[in-house]
Amino acid sequence: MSDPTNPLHLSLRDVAREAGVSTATVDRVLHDRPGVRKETIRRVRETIERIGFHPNAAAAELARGQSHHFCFVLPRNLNFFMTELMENIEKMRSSLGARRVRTEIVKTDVFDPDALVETLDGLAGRCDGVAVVALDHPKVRDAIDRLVAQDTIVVTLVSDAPTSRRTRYVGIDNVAAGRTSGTLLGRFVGRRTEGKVAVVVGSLSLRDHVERLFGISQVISGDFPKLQMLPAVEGRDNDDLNYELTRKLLAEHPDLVGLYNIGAGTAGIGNALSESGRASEVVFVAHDVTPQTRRFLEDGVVDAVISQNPGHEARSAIRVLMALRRNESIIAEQEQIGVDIVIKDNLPIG
Amino acid sequence: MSDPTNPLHLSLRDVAREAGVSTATVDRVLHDRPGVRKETIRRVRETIERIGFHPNAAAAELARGQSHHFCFVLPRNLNFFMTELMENIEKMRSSLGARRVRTEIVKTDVFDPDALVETLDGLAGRCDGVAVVALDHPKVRDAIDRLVAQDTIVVTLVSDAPTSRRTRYVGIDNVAAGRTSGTLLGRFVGRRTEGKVAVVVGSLSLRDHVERLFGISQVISGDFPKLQMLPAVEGRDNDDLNYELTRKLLAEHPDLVGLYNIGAGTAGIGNALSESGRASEVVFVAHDVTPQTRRFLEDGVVDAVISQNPGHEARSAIRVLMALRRNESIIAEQEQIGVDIVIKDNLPIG
DNA sequence: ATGAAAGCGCTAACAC
DNA sequence: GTGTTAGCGCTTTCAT
Repeated sequence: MSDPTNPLHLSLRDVAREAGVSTATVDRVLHDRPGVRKETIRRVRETIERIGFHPNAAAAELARGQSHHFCFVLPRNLNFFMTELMENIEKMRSSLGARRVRTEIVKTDVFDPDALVETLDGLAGRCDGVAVVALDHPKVRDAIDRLVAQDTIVVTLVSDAPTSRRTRYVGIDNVAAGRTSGTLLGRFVGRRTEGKVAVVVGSLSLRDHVERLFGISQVISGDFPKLQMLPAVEGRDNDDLNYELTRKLLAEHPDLVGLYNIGAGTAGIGNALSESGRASEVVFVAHDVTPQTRRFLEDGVVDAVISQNPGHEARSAIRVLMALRRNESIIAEQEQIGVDIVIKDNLPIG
Repeated sequence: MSDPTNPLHLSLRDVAREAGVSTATVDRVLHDRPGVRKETIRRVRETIERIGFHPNAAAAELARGQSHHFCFVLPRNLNFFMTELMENIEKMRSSLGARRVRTEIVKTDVFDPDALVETLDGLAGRCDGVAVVALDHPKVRDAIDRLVAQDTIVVTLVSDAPTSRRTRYVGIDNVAAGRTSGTLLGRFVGRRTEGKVAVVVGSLSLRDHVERLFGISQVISGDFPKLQMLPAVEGRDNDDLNYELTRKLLAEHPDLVGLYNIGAGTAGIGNALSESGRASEVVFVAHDVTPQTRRFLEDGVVDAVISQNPGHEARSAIRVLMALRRNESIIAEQEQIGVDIVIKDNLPIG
């Protein structure tokens, strides 16, 4: 498949020759660089159009010879989801190396604003781009803005700081996630059934948890008048604590028909529910596909899982950082992270 | 971010110098090409390892200077999904041009084995790779095998021909899709409710439709004993026909509680259901996110949509074809097309 | 079995 | 404003 008349094989030189200029000038026009007469620009553009020239990305990348260093700021205590995210970043190392991109993973306590700020400040000048699992807090926002001011590209990952100057957020819409859980839970319970719905959150000071809670509250109160939301309980994403909280909820509310775990620690809740013998009466919606939630789905303890694909998020973050650094365009649709609904029948293999 | 001691900037020459050989030899070792002594291979490998060399993908691509021509064989009559698929392929044209990849879209009657076979045969020698919306038919299978025998890479897209020698199938597991619909439909109807479930297929001679039917049948009969599946009716993916069929179903079965449209033509069914005034009593599950199904979801006529993302499928097909032609590795997880569940709350924007 | 050297198509520094 | 040219790091052909 190599053919000299093939338009795929046109080069800058062909354009230069046809337009009666040098390759340098074509290059200038191609990248809107200054120092070319309007008339020359027009002529070159016309030639490019006419002969159907497309610049070769590989040649440009090679000639530019630039490299990038991206830092991923992840929580120090990795839960299953974060571990997967990290493994996906690591898996890309070699293919990224071939593109002269180096990734570094920096762990910190993302739940402590001061620690996170210190980590972010320490990154200044050390890398071209940062993907950070953010905490929506004024101090963190300022630290992000400081990085951006120093010409570091920042994207927030999984958890956003919307008021900061981060260029982009790579993660799901958590209100939509909460609403989705609400509708599934309500529909699975059934419109004709009365009862209570309990929500377990990790912490009410985490933006994503609060947004999910907001989402489910909207839907339950708006669309399911026969269901009554109990006040959310905080389980700090901890299995043991969640276990106890769930036992208590089950004991205190014989009319409990729905359970939504907004954060991690699904094992604790699932075990308590399972042991109570009420797993089939209580609709349980949780987050993220993990070995635990897989088993619970298969056993009918968990009825649906809301998930965001860590592999997709890792790849998206990298693509976005690279595109931003290289002034390439972003395929919005591709980088849009969806709220995935997973039930036992559409569990991804693996 | 440019630093000579940076391991990202090591080149073949560095390896060659360190190992005391020429760059040509390093290249031979790198690609397991013949003509190098065992001992030399060992030494070069050791050096690569030791200094941590990673070949530069852009330089390799440029030096190889190869280009590819891929053909997409799509149905002549494009429904919304196929149109989206096609538009996504077209949208990638310019970025693919930069990578010396040309895509051609060939339309044919994919439902007529002979026409499809003729189209496929006509592609022999004309392109390096083919992505075909296949029909699972012996003649088509043979045509695919003929292409493969002539060194053309073939992937099936959206609709598979599993017995053929296609290298890969880019699309969803349709049995899983059917099962997913079954569980959602059954759960939305409610375990305590008795009634009938109707299924509309496009055609019982299409493998994907049959597989989806199989999936839902399994689940309904296995998990929802109070539901009774009616024999599937064929609506040829046609709105008008589906409209009439649905009116008839609704009239004949006052105890109809569930409706599953396996193919296209959801508008016809939705309109009939809507007009009957029974939309809120009958759970309706359909396929694919289209402007129609969006509206139906928002209006509560359709309760859930099972979907495969056409953009994802188009990109995946291209990535797979490119990787296969260039002997690059494939990220299995990334190319795995998921069965997406869409309800009104997690509708993607757009 | 191994090496020398000419590109691949673009970029950027420098010259005019 | 515009042109010249030396690379970027790999592949490939042709010597040896």
